[in-house]
Amino acid sequence: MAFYSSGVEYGIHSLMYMVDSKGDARDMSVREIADLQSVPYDYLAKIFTRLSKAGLVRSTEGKGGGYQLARPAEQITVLDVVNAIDGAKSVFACREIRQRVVIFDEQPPKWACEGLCGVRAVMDSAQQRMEESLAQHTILDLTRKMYRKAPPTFVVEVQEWIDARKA
Amino acid sequence: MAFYSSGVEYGIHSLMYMVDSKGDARDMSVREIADLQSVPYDYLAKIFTRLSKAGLVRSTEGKGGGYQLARPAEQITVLDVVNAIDGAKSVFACREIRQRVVIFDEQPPKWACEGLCGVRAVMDSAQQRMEESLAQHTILDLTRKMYRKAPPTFVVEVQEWIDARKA
DNA sequence: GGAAATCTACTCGGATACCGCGTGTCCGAGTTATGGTGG
DNA sequence: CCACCATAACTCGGACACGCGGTATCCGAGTAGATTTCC
Repeated sequence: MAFYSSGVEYGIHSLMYMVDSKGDARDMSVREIADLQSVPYDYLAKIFTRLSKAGLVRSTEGKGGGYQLARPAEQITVLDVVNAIDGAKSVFACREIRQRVVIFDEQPPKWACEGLCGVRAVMDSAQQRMEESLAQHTILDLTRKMYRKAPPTFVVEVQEWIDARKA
Repeated sequence: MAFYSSGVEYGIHSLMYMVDSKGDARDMSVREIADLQSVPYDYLAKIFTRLSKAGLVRSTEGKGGGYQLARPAEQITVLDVVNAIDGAKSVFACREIRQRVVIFDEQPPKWACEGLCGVRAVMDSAQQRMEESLAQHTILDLTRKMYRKAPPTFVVEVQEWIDARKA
C-alpha cells in the first residue's frame, strides 16, 4: 500500500483549486470543491477540518461560508499538507528487535536499549530526506505548473464554473 | 501505518547477524536466525525466499543447509533489502484526480492525461530522495555500528550461541 | 413595515460499515546429510 | 563391509485465518445568512 493516504491527494488537489490564476486565494465551500473534482463530499469534508486544525485554511461558518487559504499559497508546502492530513507518521515502525536477541534472556542490557536502533536511524534519516524534498514544493508551484500545462481557456472555464455555481 | 513492512525489519536484522565480527559471511539456517532474534520462524522463512530470489542470499538445500550472503556485506544496501522484500512500491498512489475535473465531462482532454500528474511528480521525486539515502547504507555498516555499540563480549557470545547450536 | 420565525447552506464531530492488505500460521513437497539395519 | 532404508533437518511454495486501518458514508448539532410570515 501507499504511504500517503488518498486524503493527501484530495487535499493537495483541492488546495490547488483554491488559488486563482493570479495566485490569490479563492473562497470555496467543500461541496463546490468536491463536485468540481468528482470526489466524495463527506470524505473531503473531514479532510478540510484537518487542514483547518493545522492552520492551513480558515473556515467561515454558516450559509455562504466555506474555506479559504490561511496564508499565501507560496507559503504552504506539500509537506505541510501531508502532515496536516496524515499526521506525523513514520515510514518505519521499529519493533526493537535488537532487544529480543535470545542471548540476553528476558532482560536486555542497557546498551541494547538506549539510543536509537541502527536500522531505525537509517530509516528515519531517509524519511527526513523525503520530507525535505516535499517541503521544497508549494501549492503555488503546483498550481502554476498545472495552469501552464493547460490551455488558457481552462483557467477561465474553472472560474466560470465556480461563478455559475454561486448563482 | 508504516510504509516499510515488518518483514523488512526482520530481513535487515537477520542479514546483520549473517556476517561475523571480521565482516565475513556466516552460514545460518532460518531457524537459527529466527530463534536468535525471537522472531516468528514461518514468517521469516518467507522473507528469506524473497531475499534469495532477489539474489541477496544464496541457499543450500537439505540437512545442514541454510542461507549465506550472496555477495559481500558492504555491497548489500538497505535499499536492496527493501526492494527484495517489499518489492517496488510507491509512497503515493496517484488516482489521476486531474482527469476527474467536472468541466471536461466524461472525456478528459489529452493535455490532462499525458505526462505525469504534477502532484505525483513531486511525490515520486521525494521518494527517490529517500531511496537514495537508503542506498547509502550497507549491511556491513549496520553490523559494524552494532558491534561497536555492544561490549566486546557480545560478539563472542553470539558466536558461541551459534556454535553450541550446531552441536 | 418591521420583528420574529423558518428555511437553507454551510462547518463541525462522532459512529459505523466495508474491505483490502499486512502479519502470522499451517501444511505438504522436494532435497540432502546422517544413522541404523540387514545381507 | 557395504548397500539399502528410514529419519531428521533443511529449503520451497501455496493456502488460509485474523485483525487493523484506510476509505467512505451517514447522521446529528451548531452557525449564520436569506426568506417568509405575521401582527
